[in-house]
Amino acid sequence: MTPHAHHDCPGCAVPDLAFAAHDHAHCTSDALARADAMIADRGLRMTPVRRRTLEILLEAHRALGAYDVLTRLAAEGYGNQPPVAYRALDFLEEQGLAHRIRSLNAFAACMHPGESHAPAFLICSGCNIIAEAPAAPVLAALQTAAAHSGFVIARSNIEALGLCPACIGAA
Amino acid sequence: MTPHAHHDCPGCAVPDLAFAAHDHAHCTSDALARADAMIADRGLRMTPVRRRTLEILLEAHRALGAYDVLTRLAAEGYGNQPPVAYRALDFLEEQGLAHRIRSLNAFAACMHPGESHAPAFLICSGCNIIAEAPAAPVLAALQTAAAHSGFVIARSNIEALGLCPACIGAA
DNA sequence: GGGTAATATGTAATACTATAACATGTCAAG
DNA sequence: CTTGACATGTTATAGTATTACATATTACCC
Repeated sequence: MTPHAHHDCPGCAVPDLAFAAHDHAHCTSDALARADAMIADRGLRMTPVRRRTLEILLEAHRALGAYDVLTRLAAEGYGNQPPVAYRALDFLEEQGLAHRIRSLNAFAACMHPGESHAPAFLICSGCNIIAEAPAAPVLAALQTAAAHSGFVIARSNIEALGLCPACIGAA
Repeated sequence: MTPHAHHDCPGCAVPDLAFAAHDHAHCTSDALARADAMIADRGLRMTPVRRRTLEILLEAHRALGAYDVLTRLAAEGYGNQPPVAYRALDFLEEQGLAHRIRSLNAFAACMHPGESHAPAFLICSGCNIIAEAPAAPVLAALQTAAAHSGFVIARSNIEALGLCPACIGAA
């Protein structure tokens, strides 16, 4: 696989294709390479557990519970206690490489790492696939609403549950 | 206390005052009366557990965990097993009288019952107070973003963490 | 290289959150 | 006053997350 810019991955970069079937093998390897670089740039360590955790999330291409991740890690010789998974997941989230999906008590690899963003998640109730929608206008509206109360937003969590195009078609 | 329209409660109705100190005793009694009426209108039953659960949330004026609610209920002679609290809380949420705050694994009384709304929550990291911000523009932006992917939103959950005016002042 | 501080991992124990399943009780309609 | 629907009580268990402490690894400075 040749390296490629993230925006060249049609399945990952284009919102309209986020739900569509696509070969995401290169999304995964590309995302890992980018993650390595980003972490190195920050003087942090992309250790084996952390890297493998990210890889697991990327391969799954959907949200996984912390214990799902833990099971996979343990099967590969890493520790099999909850903190092993939670620490790796927390690290990835802090670095913007993964997101916590609170509606599902689950974690998903970030589809747009590097781009500073607090995304909006579209969670399909039919197939459990998750897409990150462009959230800039949503955030702007939220900022405006908060400012009215003198509230200053540090982080935000925007999740929508519904049906993806494929599941609408199936129904 | 005389009955009054909800919008007459300065502390509850005005977004800018949502974080401000205010006498919310009448918010509570008003909200309870409105809840009773609303439930009756729908041919449902506002039973003692349910009513008391709502009252507990209203009195707390902040988000409570299910087990916090359960402890209070048990102390008053209701059942002391988790389903007692969860059933009442789920009922209230379905009826739009309470909200689930997923970032906190907690529940809060709705500040604007009756008005059809999927609110945005402003959660103060300093004092844990929660306000409901007007979310119509936020929702509209979210709908637009979702529509781009052909995604149809059923429910949404919008939460912002940050600092309320009081806690900003204190810092 | 050896010592040291900072960081990361492994593990045990526990706390917290939530649901399934079933028995019992209550209420309204006919 | 019986029936059926709904609500509550209770037991048991499943699922999610954190604290605390021991060990190991890494980076850095001397």
